[in-house]
Amino acid sequence: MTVTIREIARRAGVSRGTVDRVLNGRPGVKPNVRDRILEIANELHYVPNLAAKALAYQKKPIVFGIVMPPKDIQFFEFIRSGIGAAAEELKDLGVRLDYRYVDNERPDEGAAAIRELVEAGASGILFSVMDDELIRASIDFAAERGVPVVTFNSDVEGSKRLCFVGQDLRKSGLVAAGLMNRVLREEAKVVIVTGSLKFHAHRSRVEGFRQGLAEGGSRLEAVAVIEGFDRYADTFERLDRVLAEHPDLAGIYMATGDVAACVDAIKRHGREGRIRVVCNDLLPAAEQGLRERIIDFTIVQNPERQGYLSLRILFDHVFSGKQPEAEHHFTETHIYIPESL
Amino acid sequence: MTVTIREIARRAGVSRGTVDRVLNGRPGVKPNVRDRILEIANELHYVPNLAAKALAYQKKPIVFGIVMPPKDIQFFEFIRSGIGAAAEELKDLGVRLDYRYVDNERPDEGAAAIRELVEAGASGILFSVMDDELIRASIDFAAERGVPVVTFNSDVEGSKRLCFVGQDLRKSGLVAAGLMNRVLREEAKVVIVTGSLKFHAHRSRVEGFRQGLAEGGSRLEAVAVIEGFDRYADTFERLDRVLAEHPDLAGIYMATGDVAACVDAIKRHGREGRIRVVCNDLLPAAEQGLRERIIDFTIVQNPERQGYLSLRILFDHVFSGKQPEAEHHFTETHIYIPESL
DNA sequence: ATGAAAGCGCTAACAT
DNA sequence: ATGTTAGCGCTTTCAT
Repeated sequence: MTVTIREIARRAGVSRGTVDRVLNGRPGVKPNVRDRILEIANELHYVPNLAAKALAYQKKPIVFGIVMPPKDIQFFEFIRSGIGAAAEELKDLGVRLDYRYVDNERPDEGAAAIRELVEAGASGILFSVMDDELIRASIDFAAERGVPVVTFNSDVEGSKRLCFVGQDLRKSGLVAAGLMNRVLREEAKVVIVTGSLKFHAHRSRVEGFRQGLAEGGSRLEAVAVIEGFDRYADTFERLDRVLAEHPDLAGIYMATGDVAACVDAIKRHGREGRIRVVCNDLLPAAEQGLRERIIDFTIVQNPERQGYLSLRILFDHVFSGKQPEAEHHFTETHIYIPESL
Repeated sequence: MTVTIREIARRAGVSRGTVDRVLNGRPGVKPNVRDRILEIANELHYVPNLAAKALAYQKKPIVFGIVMPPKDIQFFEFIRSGIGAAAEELKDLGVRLDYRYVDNERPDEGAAAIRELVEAGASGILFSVMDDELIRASIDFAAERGVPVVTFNSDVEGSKRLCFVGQDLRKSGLVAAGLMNRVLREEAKVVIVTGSLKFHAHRSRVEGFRQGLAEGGSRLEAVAVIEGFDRYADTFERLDRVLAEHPDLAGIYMATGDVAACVDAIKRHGREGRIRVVCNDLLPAAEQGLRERIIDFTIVQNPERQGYLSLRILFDHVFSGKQPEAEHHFTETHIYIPESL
């Protein structure tokens, strides 16, 4: 038979209400009674029944706050869709979402959003805004009030967040190098394009790629690292210059940056098909580049899954007290070619 | 407010019991009453509450039957693990599994298992045994008794199964060709290895690959299609011969077959690293081959996801009356290189 | 053919 | 500090 709260109450000689208090850490139970109940629960391997719990929560649904950049940022579309899928599954289990869109460049907004959500009684928060001291403080504030925060896509290291769900950036760089090594088997020159080396996140991919080039068997040489600042103009201009300087350039790794600019630069030099290109993500520009056979590979770390998982992890923690398996939860790295679209 | 059965009962001027009968297609309600209730339910967009339903089912849990080849078949490990993950999520929703392991070569066993499960009162069946007339009949038998059957991994075409969840074999062949085209950019010879061209499933990958070679820009020529019958000895021997005949062979596509045999044959001819190899799945031999840099790519269609999805789809259908979105539900095609392990 | 009521396991408001 | 009780929305048994 399945162990119920009622069975525990019977064995402990108390009422179900008391057991409920103990099991949910609510105050007002004598320590010795509490201990006895916990002992019995352990012994019987008590696991609360989700359906029952959910049903009881229908009156006052559990609310999770979601703090992320505004809707016009394409990449987050995918993540949101994953969150939506999880929310759909959890709807009947009494879960509601409260979205807060904040400017990624304004840490104060993100920090404020967390505080508001905590005040508003959220039971947990999904968070994705660029790292900052203000934000760290806000996350810790939430954590201390018993509101777990799961960061996704971009982490806030050193904060008291429950865990991080996102990409393994170094690995995606490593995989990119692996692909380059396979399509360019002779000695050859490649260039790396990133956003800004000042950002940890942007650097990680570059480092991963470099590591891949350093490993045995690679004959590739990175002739330059370009910072495109995620802007079309900068990316195009600098790539244009590198292409001019190196007529024998064999590969481009778009670690971060405007893919359309890369495609256009290659076209401008008439080098379509003669340069191997590896980029990241599957936004329209990358998809288009793949179909035109200008981009060879794009590396994706399932943003949908990122959204789905982060909500699921938060839910399992809040509802069933499950601890995340690791502090960093990486989504799988996948390689796409035009044929796999 | 959420629409409940009680609200519908109130509006229709009947009891909740009657509404329940109507909504679950149970007999014993006058047609005009039934119609009225259905109308109201529609109008109000009634959606049953999962948690409540699940809770009510705790007394007599819902049982899904699972018919698949015995545990010693490696590939099914992954699928089982996916089924397990879904089962874990559904456990508290009152779902139990009843596994039946049957010999994949003996259709009568598979057919009998379905009948047994239906007799035993299963509410749905997950099925993966090679296609056959006996099996088709059994699936239809189940369907007529209102027990939906979802086939996974290998389909039973033309049967009354609810839907199929599995790989898009043609696509995996197409992707394999895409990879070959990218790593071999000059004119070159490749060989295709499959199990037996008699099987539809084995042929599909080969056809996909051929299609990929036929597409614009490919300079590859398939010099042979080898049947290895999924046995080490046959695969090794025939590949050995081809390698001897074609000293300039540049690529091998292991559509189906013993990967270890392929690796060994290449080693025997000392052609490691000089032949590009694309295979399927991520069984130990493939993983080993990748790490040794003898296999360049392996194509995977997420067997875990296959298991997870098929159970989830069955559950959603039985519990919430949701129709599958399509008759064929393909899992995503993913490419692995050693760096992505 | 239909209604009434008990119960699934847990929570929360109200008593004591 | 602890017990009692009324739900949460649905199913099912027993009356009528």
